[in-house]
This record gives sequence, structure tokens and C-alpha cells, in this order.
Amino acid sequence: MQYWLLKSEPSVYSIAQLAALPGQTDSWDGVRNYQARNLLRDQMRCGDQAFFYHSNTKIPGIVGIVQVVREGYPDATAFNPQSPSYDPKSHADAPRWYSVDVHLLRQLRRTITLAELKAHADKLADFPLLRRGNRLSVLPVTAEQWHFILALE
DNA sequence: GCCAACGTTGGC
DNA sequence: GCCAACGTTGGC
Repeated sequence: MQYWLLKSEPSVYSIAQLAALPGQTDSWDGVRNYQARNLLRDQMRCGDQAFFYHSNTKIPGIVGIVQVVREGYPDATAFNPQSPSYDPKSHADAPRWYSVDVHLLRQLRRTITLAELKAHADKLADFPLLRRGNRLSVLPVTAEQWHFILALE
């Protein structure tokens, strides 16, 4: 099993929205970066777990844990002209963008903030989220990083 | 709102 | 294929 971190701006899609769904399961869609797309399409497996990270908000940080319940499939929002993520260059017979489905395992008892993660830069030296200029919205997390971060909770 | 960092686009 | 211009991300 592998571990990941999934970023979302809470003003666009928050963990509360996922938690409010009947099955607490939803598609993770709208990713429009090729490197992140490749991870969604090729690397993420059913059973993998991921941190749900709130970005571009007052207190950015990790707010919950989700599990992959459906592996990469074409992102339907790319085909939908009504969607803000619509991409006319993505076609059903040659999809450009991919989604996975995630199920909420639990919300954290408190947010593990970005500031707090940075304070542990010694332990998290290779954590991609802390790398300069990082903008990827899907990031791999090592088992060691995963357990260290969860222990902060 | 600012701005650094980075990805994408498109002319050549 | 190069690279300048532009758009986006995302912390602060």
C-alpha cells in the first residue's frame, strides 16, 4: 500500500463537503497538471491512503484521511462544458485527465498545519509538500513520513 | 493583494 | 526545439 497527499482549496472542495455525502465517497477530479494526472492514472491503487490537505486558506494543513476506492478513470468534468474544469481538448476516446474515487476514513481531531510540518523540517526534509516552489496537487508520501505526521495529531 | 515559482502556450 | 509571455498556484 502506498501513501499520498491530495490538495484541495476548501473554497472549491472541502473535507466537510466530502463528509456530508451519503457514502462519504466522491471522485477526486479537476486535476489539470500532467505530473499529478500521471500519478492519479498510473500509480494510485485501491486501498492506498491519502492525507486530505487544505491549501490556499487561512490555516493550510492536513485535515483528514481518505482511501482510494476506485483507480484511475477518465475525469468526467473535463467533458462537461458546464464544469469549471471543462477542457475541450480532452475527448472521450482519448481522455487527457483522470480521476480516482476516494472514501473518507476520518477527519483529524485537529488540523496538522503547514507551519507545524515546517517546524519538523529536520524529520521531513524530503517531504515534497515542503519543497521550494512545490505546486503539485497530488504528492507521494513515504510510510515513514506518513506515520511521523500522524503521530503529531 | 503581493509575488515567487512554476507550467503552458504559441510564434518563430 | 527554443523561449518569451502569460496564467496559475499558494503561502504570506
